[in-house]
Amino acid sequence: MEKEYSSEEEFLKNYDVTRFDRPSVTSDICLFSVADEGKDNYRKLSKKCYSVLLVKRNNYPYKDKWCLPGGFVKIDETSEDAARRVLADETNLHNVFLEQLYTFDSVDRDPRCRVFAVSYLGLVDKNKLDDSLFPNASWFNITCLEDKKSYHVTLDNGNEQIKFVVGKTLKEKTTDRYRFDILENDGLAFDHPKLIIAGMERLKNKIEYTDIVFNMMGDYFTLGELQQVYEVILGKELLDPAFRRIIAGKVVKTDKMQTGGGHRPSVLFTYKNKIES
Amino acid sequence: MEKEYSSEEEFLKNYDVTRFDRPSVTSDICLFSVADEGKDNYRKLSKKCYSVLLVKRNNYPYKDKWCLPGGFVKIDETSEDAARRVLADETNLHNVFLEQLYTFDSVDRDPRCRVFAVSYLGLVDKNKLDDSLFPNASWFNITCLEDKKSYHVTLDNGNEQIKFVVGKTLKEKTTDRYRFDILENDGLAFDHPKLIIAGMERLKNKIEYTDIVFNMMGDYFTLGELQQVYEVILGKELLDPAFRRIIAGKVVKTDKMQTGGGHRPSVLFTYKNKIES
DNA sequence: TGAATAGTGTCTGTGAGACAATATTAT
DNA sequence: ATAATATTGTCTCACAGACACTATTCA
Repeated sequence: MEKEYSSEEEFLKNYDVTRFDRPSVTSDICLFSVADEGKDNYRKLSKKCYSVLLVKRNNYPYKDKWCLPGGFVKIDETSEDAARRVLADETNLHNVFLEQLYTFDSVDRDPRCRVFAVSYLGLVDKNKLDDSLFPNASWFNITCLEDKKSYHVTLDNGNEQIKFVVGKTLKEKTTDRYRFDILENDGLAFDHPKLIIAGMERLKNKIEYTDIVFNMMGDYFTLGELQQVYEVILGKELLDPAFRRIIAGKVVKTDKMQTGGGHRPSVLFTYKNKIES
Repeated sequence: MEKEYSSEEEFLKNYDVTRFDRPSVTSDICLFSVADEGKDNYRKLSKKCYSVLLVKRNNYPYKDKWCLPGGFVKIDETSEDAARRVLADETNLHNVFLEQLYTFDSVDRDPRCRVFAVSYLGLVDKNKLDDSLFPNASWFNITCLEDKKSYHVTLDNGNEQIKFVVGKTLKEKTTDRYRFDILENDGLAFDHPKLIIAGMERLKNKIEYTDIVFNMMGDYFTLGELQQVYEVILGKELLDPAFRRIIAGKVVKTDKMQTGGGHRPSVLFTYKNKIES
């Protein structure tokens, strides 16, 4: 079967890439942000909303449906490079935090052909975006109701609503690995409901034991704002003193204050960068 | 540029997969086990050793070097299916716990062509293996010295030694994400030193907050054995009472005892399966 | 002045770290 | 008897949950 070669160079010179069927590979990005939603009352803090970035497909398959930003990885770029290129091209976003999330590879996940999707979790501070989004891209607010067996998600960008339900099944002898299955899907292309759930779960876990959240904060922030971001991502309210103890080691107080609300002003903090080079 | 199609069916009928260069995709498995090493003394417990499964390459590239078991993913199977097939074919192992680890995709990681490696973390109970390994596969004991910036690893199967050094650099605003770089590599094919480090780190983290360790234990085990497995994977010693509190909720006492050591016999425990269907 | 958020103090219970003490076997 | 592991007890300290209290601003 295998021909015999006398050296690695000779083998490589004769290597025929086309001998096996090859799949395509895309890089898809689950980009999240938490930003102000606007105030009800001059005195109240503006509420924070959790949102994900979608783009409208202008080609088949799933033409005119919304999907996560993504695209085919070129032969001479990494999937992370592709993710950055795609975000720049499709949405006009640059310098985004990215971390690899999961590789989705069900055999029939794309009707065109066999496609591996290397997905990325991305985080941005939406309030600090100076670039304006391209018109085919839009932020959708996330509402997620979770029970023991499933996630009921509604995405809303003000004009359109997308709803889907994803079931979860715990795998044997793991305490954190679920199999996700799309139970209902009204409006989101491909298996992207699974990607969004995987991204939300990853973020929810990592906000507790890493400094990942500061990728969605501006340079200066109040502890109240930071707490709101935690609460939105964790989906539950936190008690002030407990929260302050948790993040005490991660932030540094500045001499700046934030005034202007109808209440006591608060001190602005910055991220305490722990990288020593 | 893009032709216009009137329907998704028409688009799909005309879709030309070969329009873009496609990479190859492999599935590579980091399979770990912790097993007895033999006794120094009739009274002492046998020491546990941490080991990884390697196979000897019989083809170019890296002919006659050791590497992790792995192979190309077929067009109609998932990467996990491929991992199971490869383990059966190359090593004669079946029914192994697998969890997706990371997708490695440096542009030049394979001299043949562009190759994405979807890697899997695998765990087995080596003591309970009834199948005999194929002769091209071998378990290598792992010795890992870790400092702030690097891992110095020695793999030893009794006949051969493999050594490599992998550097780690913490990424900005994460507390757990490192960039791994191979600094020295004497004997392991491809970028597999990185895969092994990624696998060891994943296991070290997950042993603390999941039940993943029970995938490397037999049906019945003593708490002493279980503690040894923790210690080998975490690379540090644990205090008995603390350890027992940690795993108290995960195991169930049986009425079996393990006797035969030159010391007090110990109760055998089983995993307390938390899956309710 | 009052509504609202900012920020601090403190009590309590849980749980991990540390060390000590006891129990039981095979040789 | 002794070496070795098995198993439990308990003291202390740190810290999270819970709640109460004080501080400060602007309409």
